[in-house]
Amino acid sequence: MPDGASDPNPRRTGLREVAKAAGVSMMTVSRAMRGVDGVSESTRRRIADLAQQMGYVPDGNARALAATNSRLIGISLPNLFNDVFAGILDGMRRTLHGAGYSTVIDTTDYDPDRELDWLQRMTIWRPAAVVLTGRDHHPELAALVARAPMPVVEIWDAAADPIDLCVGLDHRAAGRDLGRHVASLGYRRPAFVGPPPGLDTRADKRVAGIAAAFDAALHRVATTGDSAFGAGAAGFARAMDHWPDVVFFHNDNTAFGGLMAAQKAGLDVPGDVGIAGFNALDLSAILPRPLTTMATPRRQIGQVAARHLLARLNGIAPPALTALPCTLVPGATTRRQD
Amino acid sequence: MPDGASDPNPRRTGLREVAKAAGVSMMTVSRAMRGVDGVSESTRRRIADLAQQMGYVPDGNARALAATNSRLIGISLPNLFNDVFAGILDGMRRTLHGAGYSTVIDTTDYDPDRELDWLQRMTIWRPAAVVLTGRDHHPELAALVARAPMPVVEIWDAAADPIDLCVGLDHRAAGRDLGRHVASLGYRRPAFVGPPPGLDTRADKRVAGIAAAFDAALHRVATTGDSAFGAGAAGFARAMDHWPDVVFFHNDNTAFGGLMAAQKAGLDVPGDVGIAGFNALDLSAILPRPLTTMATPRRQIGQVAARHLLARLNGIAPPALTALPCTLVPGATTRRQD
DNA sequence: TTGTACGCGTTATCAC
DNA sequence: GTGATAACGCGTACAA
Repeated sequence: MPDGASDPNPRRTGLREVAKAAGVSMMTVSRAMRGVDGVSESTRRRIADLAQQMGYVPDGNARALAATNSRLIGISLPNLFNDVFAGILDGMRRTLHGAGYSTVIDTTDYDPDRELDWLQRMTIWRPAAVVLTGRDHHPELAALVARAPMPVVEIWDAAADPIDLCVGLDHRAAGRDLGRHVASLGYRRPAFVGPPPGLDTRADKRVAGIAAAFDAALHRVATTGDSAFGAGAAGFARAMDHWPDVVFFHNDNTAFGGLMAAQKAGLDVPGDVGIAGFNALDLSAILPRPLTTMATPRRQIGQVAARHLLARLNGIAPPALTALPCTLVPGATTRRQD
Repeated sequence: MPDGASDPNPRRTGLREVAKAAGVSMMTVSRAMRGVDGVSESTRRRIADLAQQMGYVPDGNARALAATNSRLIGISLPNLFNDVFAGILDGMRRTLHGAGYSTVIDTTDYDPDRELDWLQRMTIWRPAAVVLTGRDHHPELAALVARAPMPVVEIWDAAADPIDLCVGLDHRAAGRDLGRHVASLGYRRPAFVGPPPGLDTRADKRVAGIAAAFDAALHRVATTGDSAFGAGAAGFARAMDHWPDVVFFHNDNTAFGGLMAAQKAGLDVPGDVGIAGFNALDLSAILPRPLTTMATPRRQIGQVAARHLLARLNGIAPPALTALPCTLVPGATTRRQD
């Protein structure tokens, strides 16, 4: 059998093969490939060319095993059907990937059990760090993290005493600022349409902030279903049973659903009722009447979180808690009352 | 130093520790944890309890290294700012995670170079399989896959001769069916608003299908910018320079942007001009006038792709090419012309 | 600047 | 049913 080319199981070319071809030891190749000091520029170039042409690909598993840490970062988000988390993720991933990390993503649908499950499975990969959404987790999560120490970044909700690092915004303050603006226009009977209390704790904080800006009680309507638009439309109809003069929504998409419901019901916005959203999603700006909303720095949150995390991984201590500012977008779905 | 509890670097409990505690060999623990044959039921239970209470977590890196394969699956998508890919991803991930696989996701922004880069980095982890979007890749991608043989699933675009497995829809047929419906209503001067030719090859196929349904030439307007809504609005304005009687859009979100632009321009839809979208996103159904569009089975594509992939990984040969059907949604943004 | 010895935590193989 | 041994591919520590 002289035909060596038809080897049925061609071992992938590893450090060993490259080393043999280059006539150096594996360590020299390893150093050259990683770009660490201790290799002459000439041999480094020679090895790099050879590795390239031999199709050498380092083995992340072996590397992680030997170095007892991997270049994998786990990210847990509630969902992806939402420009909010897609935006945060985008900001984060670009920075992380640029630094040579890969990201393992999962979604929880706001279920702490699923978050815990995911983290449990994630630890199998000995990730360099994990990113969690929000500050409210399963009771057992803290113990799990304590057993497998690694950097943890909690994003989106900036609140005191994070597990480790935290980058987000103050949802209560954001709700309060939006509420104050609307209240200052003369609205007196606010309602809120969004997820049921306890499901999305950030929404709960915003509701508390909005409520604090008004004298009258805020009537809260819980939505269900998986389409934000449909939920907003249905929620608006139910909210109107209580004759509010302004309806706040969980986000711009549900607010748009409400807007459509108002139109179908023959109600004028803002003539008959005011509407306010949250997040300043793309949709909100191109409406004939731009939505009154609060712009959230989603991509920036991702970028800052990633930068802080990289600093942390490089031994530099970033601030534990970072709250990024939001920007009020006055819009035209609310107007001065008299 | 009698205080053993304050070990500064407490090794994670591994097979070795559990084995010692159970008074058996590491191999027995390994077998017990994996659930393979060759361990008595009593010792298996004893070991499972012990591992649980000692907080043992298997090391995926070591496992992948020893078994020369990992339980990581790479997924490449154009972006996540779009319910289309979020839907496909959702359908896929649930199935894959249920089978014990983790997913590593990246987005390419329709750039074949970035797709190739990602795959290159991904192969570092020796993934069990990879999922790619579409059928058009970087010229060097085939060679890369050939060097690192693994199952490959191409999703979203069902076209002949896939690399390995393919699950999606026939974009040309979908465009043609939508075009025929609109043409049958009596429209004669179609326009299309979407990404520039060559960027999103699926969109190109749909355009070809739409064009084939009309006698007159289809005028194509290229959009730019990152907001689908804004792009649709701007594109619509430019499309109207050519006096079309119906404007097709890349998807429902851009179509909605066009709808808003029409409203601002004082044009009645469908009175003055017809509008058609694509994908039947949530948005399209709650508009006062539901959008004329084509419903695509996004979640189903993800589920079927995942199922076929799992079959493949278990040695069963699934069909190489699967095209899932789309459903026309007539809507009210087009109407019979006379 | 380069090389050697060893270990990272696990699984495959074969022996008992 | 269970155990001993040898990889898996690479990085750390130290020697040359």
